[in-house]
Amino acid sequence: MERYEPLKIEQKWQKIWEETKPFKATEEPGKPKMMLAEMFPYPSGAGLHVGHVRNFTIVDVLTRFYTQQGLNVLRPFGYDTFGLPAENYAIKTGTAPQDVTKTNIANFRKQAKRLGYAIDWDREINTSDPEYYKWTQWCFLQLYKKGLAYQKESYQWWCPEDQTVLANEQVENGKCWRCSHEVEKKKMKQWFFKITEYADELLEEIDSLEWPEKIKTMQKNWIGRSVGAEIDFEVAGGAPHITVFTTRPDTIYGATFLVVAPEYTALDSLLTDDTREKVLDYKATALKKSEIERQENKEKTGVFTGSYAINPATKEKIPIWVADYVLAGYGTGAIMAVPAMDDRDHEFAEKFDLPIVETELCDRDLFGTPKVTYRMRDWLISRQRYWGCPIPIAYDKDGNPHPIPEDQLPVLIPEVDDYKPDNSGRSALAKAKDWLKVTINGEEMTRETDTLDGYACSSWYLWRYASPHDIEAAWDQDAIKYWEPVDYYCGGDHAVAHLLYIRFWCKFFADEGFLPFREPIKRLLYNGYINAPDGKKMSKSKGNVIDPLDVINDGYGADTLRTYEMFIGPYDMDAAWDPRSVGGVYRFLNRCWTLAFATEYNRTDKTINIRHKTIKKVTEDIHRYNFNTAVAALMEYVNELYKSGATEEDVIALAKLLKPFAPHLASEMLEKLSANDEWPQWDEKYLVSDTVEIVVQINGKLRAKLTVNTDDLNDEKKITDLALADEKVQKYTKSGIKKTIFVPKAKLLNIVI
RNA sequence: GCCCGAGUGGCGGAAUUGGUAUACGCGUUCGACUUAAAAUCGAAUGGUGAAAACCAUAUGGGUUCAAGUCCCAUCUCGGGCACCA
Repeated sequence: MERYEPLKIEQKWQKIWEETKPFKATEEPGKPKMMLAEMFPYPSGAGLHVGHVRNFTIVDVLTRFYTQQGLNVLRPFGYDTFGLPAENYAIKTGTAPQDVTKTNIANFRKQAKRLGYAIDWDREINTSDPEYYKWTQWCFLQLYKKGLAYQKESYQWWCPEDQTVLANEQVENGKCWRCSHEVEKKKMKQWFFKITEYADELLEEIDSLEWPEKIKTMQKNWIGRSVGAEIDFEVAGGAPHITVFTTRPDTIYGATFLVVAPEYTALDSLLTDDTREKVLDYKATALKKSEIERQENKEKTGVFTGSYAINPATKEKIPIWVADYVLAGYGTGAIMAVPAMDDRDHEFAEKFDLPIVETELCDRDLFGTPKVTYRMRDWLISRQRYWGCPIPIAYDKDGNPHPIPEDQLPVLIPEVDDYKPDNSGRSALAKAKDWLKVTINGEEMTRETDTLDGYACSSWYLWRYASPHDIEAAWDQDAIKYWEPVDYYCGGDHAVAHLLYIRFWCKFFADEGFLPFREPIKRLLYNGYINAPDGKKMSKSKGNVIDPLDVINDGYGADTLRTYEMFIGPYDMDAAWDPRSVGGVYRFLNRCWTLAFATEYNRTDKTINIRHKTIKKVTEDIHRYNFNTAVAALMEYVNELYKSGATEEDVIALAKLLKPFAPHLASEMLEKLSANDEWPQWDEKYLVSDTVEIVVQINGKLRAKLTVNTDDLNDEKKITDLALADEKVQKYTKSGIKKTIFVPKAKLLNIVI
């Protein structure tokens, strides 16, 4: 007898799909569309991992489900290729990041094809392809034109030894992670996107999204809208007044001192000859403190500036202190301290022996002007890295920035011999001396050497999918109108970063008339991680990584891998890999194969009820994203077909329902049965049987079961009489009954004694 | 510290609107087939108990005819934010 040979079947169908391109999507005006995408992967050298497979398979199940239901479906694919790993590899080996990326993409593509995904491969995109990043630069210029891409001086971590900016995570105990030199906070000019311009709309529209509550809450907290007031405090002795932000202007009578951040811009004007040295010392120490230190040790520190302010409510002179518990980047960088009301101010006052005055509340608008402040800061987008999208800007001889004209795009990444940053703290782009020179409108200029944060490249890629090879525009208006916004977007990361940035760009481009919608993603599925069998995170160093390609090549095949990852648990929860359960799913698919290829069919349709029940269950479960219970329903169905025998129709229905999960096997079954893959329908009339089981409870405890005609289900009296006549029930009802409650919907009768 | 989410057999998990707790899978045990093993097929499987029955959804209360599900308090785990005035 023939056996189920997944690798043979899968190779056959993958070849057919490669040649006939059944997943190629074209706009068909009038036909309902469905666009689905996963968060495109960063193609690492390690290849696909089981987390990718879970993510991509969720999208694939929905893609195939809606295709079988007759919708016009687009499911594209792409690669997020700029980033540190490729650059570090280049620094270490001298291999061009372009070449490493090419190799990794080829590997990812090959592996994705072995999983049988219903991808329109003609729409593949790659963010480091000049044809793509030309339009990333175009997007930047649109933001720049409207003043939403701008330069600003701000404090950054700086390593004087390596001459480079460091991210917070690259600073360990106040020292550079590479050279262990003490880092300092340095004022530097950097590029920002003005996301705060859209803070209110980003916040307001969250509630209208069909996204997980968890993500919506995280975004709301991230934006962090606070309603309060700004209040001016005059400074005794003539220094400029200090504006504070407070959410409690009504507590101003209790404000007994002011506190400014160490980075406060007008700090100098507050100092006296007696305090100057001490305050500047404090400032230097505070700026040196790493974020980690600051978070771990919240012991209040601070010094008196030497100046006093006038409380506009009490007219009293109150001291002005500097302390690092006040943050420069939030509000005005200065606060009025109300130690009687605020825990932090209280702690500070106790420690430095400052007055604490109980206060009556006053009218909120009496002394200040209403002001709304956000926790969210503008998005710092410049990176001193080689392997990123060059910022399309050049500087004239006076250092003023000028946009590169759109007809000179793309600004290509120059080739260099050494990818390491030089000691000017600039990226390796600065080493391409010829490339640096550019002529704009006849004027000699020098190019910007910073590149864009990778998140900029992924802030518009979903729109590129609509017309991926367009050379006239970033996206085609007709195509975008037909396909987008995205109906389903699936991923397990970037809850606030990417998912907020893409919303921001969407609103901006909608305002500019380039997009006909203001939210890019209708429904978001946020999938959980897959952990090692011991529940710990998979990692190379722990040696507990499961390679999906090993699972396939071990003989289980892609269909088992896919179906197992859908069966592993609720899609949005973390799950632990269980190699033995993989075997269970493989056995299930084997049984499906046997039903199609090695079974005599029943002539009489004894299984019509379970068939219709299963069709309904699987359909509704996929609509609810309950993929695990959909697979369980198919297993139950197969077990029943084994027991009762199957008709040809049973097996055709099985293959159709199985196809989203195990498309190769299902295609093979459908071919054998000469059937199409149209999604099956159920008929409610087959879901009711002639008789129905009634549960009889005594005081809520199951005591007996009755079988009655379905027609009698609404005859409460008949059922109650039947129940009371039951031998088991009578054991309990000798001393009489208080009342009965009959619930036809639950097929349940509760007798209270 | 604050904000989310979760806690159910030996294990992963099911229970969709308050209505038969433990679907489905793994594991285990027994049986069939086999010289044997694997594979496959079938049966059993929450705990205690001979049985009747009783006890079980993190813990303690409450609401209800009825609670895994709702309410209050507590504990544990996971995630996010973290001196945001």
